[in-house]
Amino acid sequence: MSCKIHPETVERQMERNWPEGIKKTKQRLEIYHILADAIKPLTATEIFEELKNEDGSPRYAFSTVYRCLQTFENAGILTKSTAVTSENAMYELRLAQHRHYAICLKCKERFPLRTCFLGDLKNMLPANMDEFQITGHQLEIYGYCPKCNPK
Amino acid sequence: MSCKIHPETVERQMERNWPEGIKKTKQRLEIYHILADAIKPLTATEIFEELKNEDGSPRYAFSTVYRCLQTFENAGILTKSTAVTSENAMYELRLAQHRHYAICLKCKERFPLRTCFLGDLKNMLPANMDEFQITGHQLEIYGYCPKCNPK
DNA sequence: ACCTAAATGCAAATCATTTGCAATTAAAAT
DNA sequence: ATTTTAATTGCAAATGATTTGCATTTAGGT
Repeated sequence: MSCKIHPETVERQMERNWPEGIKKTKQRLEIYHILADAIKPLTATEIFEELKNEDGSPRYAFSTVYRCLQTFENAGILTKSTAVTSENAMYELRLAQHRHYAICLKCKERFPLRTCFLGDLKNMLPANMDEFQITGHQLEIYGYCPKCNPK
Repeated sequence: MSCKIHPETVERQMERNWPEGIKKTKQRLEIYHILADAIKPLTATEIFEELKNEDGSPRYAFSTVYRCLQTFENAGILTKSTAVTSENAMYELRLAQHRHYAICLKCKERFPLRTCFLGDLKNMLPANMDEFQITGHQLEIYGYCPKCNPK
């Protein structure tokens, strides 16, 4: 579907990742692969588009895409988020690495940040909140990229 | 509308903040006050509810709320954002201080973080992106608050 | 008080996302 | 390999947030 240098890696990663008791339907497998190949979080619509035939006819139902994403999310292998720059939700596999982006408000391009250096999130918690159990976080920088920089 | 210790402060702040060439209609003034009194970002629906009469009948049109928020946003006095924990957009006045939150995934409560210590956002930009003009950022921690902490 | 562009209200349109239900299918049991 | 059954899909309709067109109203300058 896309050019990967080591295609078998995705397969193995999927084997490792695949949640208990979730049937491997062709719809889900394809969606997993699209997410695994993605270099940025995708919207449900983008995934739906990817799944279309060459002639543009949809191969699967839109609701199937949404339900699949929900299933993956509940199973904990996928992260759903919403960005300042797009109303709609975006989805990405929850893999070892973890990325944040600088997003251009004009061209909407996403530039991955150097690192997720927020190891000391705990320190940012308000007083008396030491018991707050952190399960995730989201960081996003926005502005104008070199190309779109106004004036 | 709500109990403020120094009500005149809001008026002065508004006077200072009010954007050039934007008419002061009663709808806009009320919405501004609701936002100014809010201790957390509000959704358009929450604002719309605030604006209702005691008997629950809406005082203004929903579209007016949205258009007003858009106007404020374009004028740069308001920030729109979307949180992981709510599909819909949230709005807050862009004042001197700047808050981020730890959000409980269960009860949806928002706990303001200690500080916005991200002075060195620049350092997080990828290589060759020094030209990226940062205009804003969003940070959000989520998990389970002490009360909702499972097990 | 008048004028005019800007703002509002209303209802209909749009767009992302969800849901109900009948038909299909993966994979467990035979 | 076939049967069985609960899980999954497709479709079309429902929902909910947000936007838009257009006729009516209004703020703020004259």
